[in-house]
Amino acid sequence: MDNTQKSMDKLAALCKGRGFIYPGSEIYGGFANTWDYGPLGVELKNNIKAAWWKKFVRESPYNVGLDSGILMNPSVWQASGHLKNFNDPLMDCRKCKTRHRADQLIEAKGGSPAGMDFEQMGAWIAENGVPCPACGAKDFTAIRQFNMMFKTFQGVNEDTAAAVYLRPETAQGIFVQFKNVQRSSRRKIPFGIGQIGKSFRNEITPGNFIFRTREFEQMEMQFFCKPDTDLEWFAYWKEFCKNWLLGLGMREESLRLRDHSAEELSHYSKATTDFEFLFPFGWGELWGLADRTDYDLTCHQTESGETMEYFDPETNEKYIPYVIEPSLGVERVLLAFLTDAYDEEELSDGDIRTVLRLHPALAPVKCAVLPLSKKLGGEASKLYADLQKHFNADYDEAGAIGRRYRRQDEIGTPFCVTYDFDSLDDGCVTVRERDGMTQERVPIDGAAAYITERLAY
RNA sequence: GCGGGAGUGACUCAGUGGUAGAGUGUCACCUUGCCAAGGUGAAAGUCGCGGGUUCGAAUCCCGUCUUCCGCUCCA
Repeated sequence: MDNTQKSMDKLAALCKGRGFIYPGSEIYGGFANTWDYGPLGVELKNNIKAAWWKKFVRESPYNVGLDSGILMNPSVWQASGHLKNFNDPLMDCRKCKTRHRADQLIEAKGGSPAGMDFEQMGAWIAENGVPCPACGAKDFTAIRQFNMMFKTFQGVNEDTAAAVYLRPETAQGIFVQFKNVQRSSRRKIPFGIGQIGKSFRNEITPGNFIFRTREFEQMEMQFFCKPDTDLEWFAYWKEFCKNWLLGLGMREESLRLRDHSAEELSHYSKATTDFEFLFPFGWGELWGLADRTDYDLTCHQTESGETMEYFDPETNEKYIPYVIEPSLGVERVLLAFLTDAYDEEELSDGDIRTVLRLHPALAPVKCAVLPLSKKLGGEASKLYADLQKHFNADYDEAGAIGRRYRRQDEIGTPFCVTYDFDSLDDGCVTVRERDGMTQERVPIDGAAAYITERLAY
């Protein structure tokens, strides 16, 4: 089943029905593009974050972790360019109602919007008769400002309090703490700093379920290296990121890597590769890998007056390190894993069976204990309590056993342990795997180890 | 923000001026005992919200909110 044949609506319905993801503020009629993660969703999300942290921070010979604040000194955003660059000048065509970026229209017409304010841009467009790219009319609204940063106020009184911003990316927290982390962890370059945390962007058009939301969580690493080694490290991390995804069961045909052309590169980037995933709505960006050069550290050095230079004890050189940044959205990659895992099987009797083929390491529930009969509930719950010490398990004794298996298939549980009447005599249980009819008879006291072994990645 | 659809139990929907319904799901008990369909019963809806018309509004009118799909942006 191709991902584009899957339906986002069905996926969202399954997520809501089973407790992965609920629409936000639903009892008040909802709140656009906000989502809450239910009992299974939070497990899945935590598993994804843990898997990332394991490979990118804990097991890495180079990297360390950080958890920086969402609120920062506004000068950070001055230095990073967000106060300036997140102000897109937007105007609507009065005739066809489409929206356009004024600076892009000017560039397309051969002008240079650099240094112009909104009024000047509007005047330039009028003077040069720039038409609407959609319908050709020359009737635009005035340019309006959209700062994509959420603004709030520090202090109780809005009039006197200072404006602060919710961070639009986690990266700046890493740059700002670069020197502290390097010194206190006694790292030598090359090394990286990994961070998982929430960011906020006032996107004009969010949507596609959890693909683009205004509040989102990033898993980011800034990898600091010597200036002339950046492209080697860029290639290294590109491969590393790809292997991480494939190692967690992402299908190769759902993934493609696209290198940005020179024109497409951001102002701060020397090289960028987008990891794109085939979502039900088509290809969408999943992971951005960027060579940010020494842009950010240099900006902070200039703005703060603090040196960001690193002294290389091996060569006695001083330099501002180059940075390789792989930046991944948690919700986005969660949606990608869900999309890939989602499958519908048609059974011989015409029934549709929904299965989530999640990698065992990601599955929210690792194992469900299902007594064949309620009469076996007492013994089976003892096993459940034991398994729960090792990993997230589930227990269900209600209704037909077949229905209970299917329910677990639908939420991606890789193993079901069936406690039957023979278990009382032989001290064994049947471990049933999610896919196929694979079953194995395993001693009760060895069940936890048997399953744990199969959760590794 | 603009344009176009849509709001009735958890889900899918019926109900077009006169006592709010069905199927699925959920829960309880019984039954069965290894891959979703057995039996009995139960819980669950201010019909998005506010106002108007009317003897009477889920239904007609106005407003509003929310949501979905497009447009510009991004991890």
